[in-house]
Amino acid sequence: MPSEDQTIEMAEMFRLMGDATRLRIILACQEKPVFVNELAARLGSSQSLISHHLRLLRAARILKAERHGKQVFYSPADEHISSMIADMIHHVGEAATEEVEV
Amino acid sequence: MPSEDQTIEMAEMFRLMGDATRLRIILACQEKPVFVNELAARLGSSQSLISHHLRLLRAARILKAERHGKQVFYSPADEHISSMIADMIHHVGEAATEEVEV
DNA sequence: TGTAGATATGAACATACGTTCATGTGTCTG
DNA sequence: CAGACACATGAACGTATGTTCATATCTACA
Repeated sequence: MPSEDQTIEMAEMFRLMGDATRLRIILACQEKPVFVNELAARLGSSQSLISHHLRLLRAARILKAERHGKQVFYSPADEHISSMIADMIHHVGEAATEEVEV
Repeated sequence: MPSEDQTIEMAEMFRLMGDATRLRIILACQEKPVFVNELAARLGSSQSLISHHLRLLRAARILKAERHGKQVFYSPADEHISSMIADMIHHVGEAATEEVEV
């Protein structure tokens, strides 16, 4: 059983991943670093909205930012994030498969 | 990359796990089935609040309910839920360890 | 240095969400 | 059947949250 602090930390992470727009941002950053305008274009959202969400994801150390010239590239903050996301995708995939099987 | 539907489904699951009270409920049900009043007592929340949250968790197939006499016991809806939660706990644990190491 | 491009921030707003209080529904037992 | 117990549901309310629009900051380059 996680400690009370860990529980709150987990909840906070889940909360941030619990918005479709933010989750799409996170997923888009999994394969390779992406810069802000590209995210906005891919997700069909305004640059402002993406930027607001990126701020939260940065603050929670879910994503990290790296500046290259005028552009800022975002990617998973560390291996745990990537691997947690990968696990989730895996589970969702399996659950979907089961539904087909049954 | 998960499909659009899977993404929304994931976000919905994360959203539900993203509230501290609900996450505590989920965690409490991991080891063995727990009934409502016991949950309320353990978490120090009102029975009504717990019940409202349980309804959402049931609807999302995160927890399942089983009636035994007057009491209703809750437990993880399936193995994927348990294993997803276990993964998360694992990652949070590892992240905490690293912070100590560094 | 000044202008354009890329991103960040602030204010404002509508909606969603968690919680409480009151009450309803279901189930065992005397 | 009545009463007590366990749980579920509904209405109401304050706050938090996602989004938009407007504007500020930062960087490169003419």
